[in-house]
Amino acid sequence: MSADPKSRKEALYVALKASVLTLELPPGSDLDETALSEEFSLSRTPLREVFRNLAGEGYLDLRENRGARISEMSHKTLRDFFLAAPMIYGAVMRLAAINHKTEQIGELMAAQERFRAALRKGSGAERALANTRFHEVTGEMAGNIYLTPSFQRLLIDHARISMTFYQPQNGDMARNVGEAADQHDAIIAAIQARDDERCAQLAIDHWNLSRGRIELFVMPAGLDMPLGELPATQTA
Amino acid sequence: MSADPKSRKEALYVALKASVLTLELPPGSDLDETALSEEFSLSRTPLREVFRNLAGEGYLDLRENRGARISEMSHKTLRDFFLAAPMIYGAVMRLAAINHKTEQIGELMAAQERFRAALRKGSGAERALANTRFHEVTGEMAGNIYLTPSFQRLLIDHARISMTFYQPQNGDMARNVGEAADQHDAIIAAIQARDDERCAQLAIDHWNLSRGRIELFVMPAGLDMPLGELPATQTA
DNA sequence: GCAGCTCTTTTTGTATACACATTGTATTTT
DNA sequence: AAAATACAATGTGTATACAAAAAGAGCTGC
Repeated sequence: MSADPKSRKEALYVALKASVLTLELPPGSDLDETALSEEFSLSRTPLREVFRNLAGEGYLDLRENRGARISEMSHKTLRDFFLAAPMIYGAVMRLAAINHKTEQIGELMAAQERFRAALRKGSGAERALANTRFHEVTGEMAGNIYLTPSFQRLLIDHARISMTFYQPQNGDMARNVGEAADQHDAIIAAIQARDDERCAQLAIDHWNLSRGRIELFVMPAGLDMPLGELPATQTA
Repeated sequence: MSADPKSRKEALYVALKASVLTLELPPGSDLDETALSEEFSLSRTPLREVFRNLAGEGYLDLRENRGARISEMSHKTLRDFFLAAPMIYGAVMRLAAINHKTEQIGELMAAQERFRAALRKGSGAERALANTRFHEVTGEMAGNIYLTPSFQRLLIDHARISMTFYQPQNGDMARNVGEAADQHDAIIAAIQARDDERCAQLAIDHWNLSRGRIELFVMPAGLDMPLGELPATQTA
């Protein structure tokens, strides 16, 4: 995927991130220091530093004297997510329109191309990673250091929730994701035009589409199950 | 202050946090691994792990091959802060009212007592730490894992901004801080009553008071200087 | 047969030694 | 004298060895 990283440490960091986002390492998984240290030819010291970095960003949970785990996705997580996401996403999109540097438009377009490519011929994991990257760039454009940490955490779990619920065989879903790609294009245009009002609206639309996709899966029969009664996504 | 910590590592962690919040270690300061490791009788390995934890929470910046620094407070920081704070604070307060566990009220009251004590006989640093703790508890009450990381970062810089601008000799300021304490009491009552609407309003009021205190210092003559033109607070 | 204990194994935490990068200084060169 | 370069000193990154804690296996007693 991404070219050769400048250090084995960086390689581990990138690999773990991707594994978390794509659910290759499911929430709650235990990480084996010794095994990973052999796999990446790193001693335990730098490896544990990577763990702490990732823990700080919300990818891992570190428990004293009891090793590292992939951060959990609980029932409550989903509720919290649905509450925080529209707020933060809206704010970030708006700020992206206002604050972005012109050079950054290129990065956003590159991310979008990668996303469209993943839609055509990629796996679900590739799609999720490309989509995450697209939104990550909007976060960089917004450039508000106080919003970024929450935004990043939302992106982590948004990717994981999407991976959980995405069913490529379902025709509705395929159309839905195609629509998401079109919205990305609209978002790029609105950001480039520095039209923050439109960006805020597109953020809402984009969120609603994503929300709909998740709800469609959670309540397939259309029966009206309140969010509080959702079945837990994983959890040991 | 707080009783004996269960490990030297924990002691270092707590001490550094406090030093950052009180500006005892000003933004941009370099941290000397060897010196701190002697001071806290810790080898460099666990010390650097603490650094990474603190970096993840926004207290420190880690630069490759170039040591750790206290995270910067720039010009742009203040702008970003003024934008994000009302939004996040409002959301957290509202959620605290809705989601808190009854046991947590005690913690909030304890924090508030400590705050009032600091107002009567404490230093500016004690006041800032107690105030930070009060709001930290509201964050715990809200209990939304997606909002918490941004909220925590706001609290760090709110403490530091307050420390920068607080002038105890100024009578206006003293009255202002007394008013803040009264607002805290109102917040406790509203949370306890689970009145989220009132909590949201109180969050706005509390924010406006704090904002006013900062602006009062930044533009003492009342001349209308736009925020974009503020002098940088620190920065080497 | 199962609860509780002890001893062993495995895993995590810390210290230390060494390798490597960066920075500042002195010397050389023009 | 100024610039460039080699060198020394300091400080950061990594590996490894050891200590401590948790988990697991096997034993004993009820």
